[in-house]
Amino acid sequence: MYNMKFIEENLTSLKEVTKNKGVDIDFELFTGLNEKRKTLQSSVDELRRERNEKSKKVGELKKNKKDASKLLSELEFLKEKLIREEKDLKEIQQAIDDFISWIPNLVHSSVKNKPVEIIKPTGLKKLPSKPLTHIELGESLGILDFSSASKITGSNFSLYKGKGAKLERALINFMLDLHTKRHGYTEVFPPFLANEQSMFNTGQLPKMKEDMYITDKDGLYLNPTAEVPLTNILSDKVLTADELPIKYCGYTACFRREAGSYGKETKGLLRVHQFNKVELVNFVMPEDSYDALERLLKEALEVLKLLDIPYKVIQLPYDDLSFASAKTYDIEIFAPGVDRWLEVSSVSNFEDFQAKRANIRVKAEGKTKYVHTLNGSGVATPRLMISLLENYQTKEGEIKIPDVLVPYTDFETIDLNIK
RNA sequence: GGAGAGGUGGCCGAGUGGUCGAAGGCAACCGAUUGCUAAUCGGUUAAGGGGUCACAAGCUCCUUCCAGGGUUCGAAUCCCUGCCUCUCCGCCA
Repeated sequence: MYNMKFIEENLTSLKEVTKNKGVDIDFELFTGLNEKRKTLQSSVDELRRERNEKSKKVGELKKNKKDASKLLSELEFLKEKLIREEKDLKEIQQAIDDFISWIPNLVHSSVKNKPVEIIKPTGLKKLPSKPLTHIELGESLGILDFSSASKITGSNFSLYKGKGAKLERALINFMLDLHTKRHGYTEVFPPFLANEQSMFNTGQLPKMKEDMYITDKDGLYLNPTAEVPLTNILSDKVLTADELPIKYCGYTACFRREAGSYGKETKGLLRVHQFNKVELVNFVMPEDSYDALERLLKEALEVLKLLDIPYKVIQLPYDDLSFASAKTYDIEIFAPGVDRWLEVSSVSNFEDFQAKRANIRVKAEGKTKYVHTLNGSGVATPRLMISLLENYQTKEGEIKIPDVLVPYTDFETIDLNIK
């Protein structure tokens, strides 16, 4: 986590970024509070010094069988005062820590105030004049069953059936194989739940608390992205420079409450509370992180190129960046049925923001510093499924499976006869 | 779920009330030396927060031996609670 020194040194830019990222905090209040903290700290330190010194003398006196009662009564008085001041100090420190926990990451200088299209729409297909939506396709082909899902759980959950279920599994396996075999990732299959500290470390907490599912007995959070478990694998570690970069790739189900979403934004698979995602996480030397960001983007795009899905890439403006991100690219893919561009991947450099919170360091040339962390979806499946179904539909309303997926699905089409 | 053992610095590991921020080893860094890779010798190496000061170096003080409470003039060391790890038993996909 940031410390007050860093905050005071970067006050102007932190104030700006805090406003841009939609957090409202009173910096003056806390820089003032920090002054109080310093005064109190000095006073407490002085009292402790006195206590330590006198306690030591008591030890010596007792050892030599001399009377220590005068010192002891002084110490009694000291102790009372110390306990009072320590309590005050703790309260102030707690308030300051809470305040710091709400300060988002700084933004990289290359980030603009409006979205920038980094890669123009690529790979758009010719389709029937009125392409069907994934909902129409999925229900008529019997591969998507939203009413069962809502009966079992509630609205905005999904259920894949038959070839739909297999296709979903095929997508996950295809992506994991791609990243592990071609991009040098270590595959990880992590827990789907994580504790509060882990959620804090990657920056989900405190800001996104309302969007998370929490188990009431154990206080565990259902992870909203595999970024959380994958990044926390290395929390509290000191790495050596030759171990870097470390590249983890993992599949998890992701859970998001999506409070406040409704209507056509959430139709079908557009926005669901539980979805599957393959995630890429990188730990790199600080000086390498922006090269790594570009590389990570390419790795994620490879999924779409191989599947031949139309995509474009947007560099997010600063007021769209997540709490922890310094720079983010969003990959969007086109879904002709719903006629929309859908975000399937967010590729971000967090610089040392998560590393500071999670305490992930590297020792190089005798010095210890924080690593930089990055992540990218590689990619999320529901929207990939939407785009795949809608782009690969035939004029008969059936689905032709992309060639690269056939080894994973064991079928080449999803047609109307088979349930 | 029941019974026991344990959690110490980058890593391993000693330490049961004051002389312990912590022996020893490993690793790393700096220097010396050796005609190669390497070996040997000497030194250095935790983090955070104050003060002094140039937001430097240096000096100095405080805190930190899983976390939180407690006992005590004084706690890594004693007590309580929690978390985690290991062993045994039970239960279970």
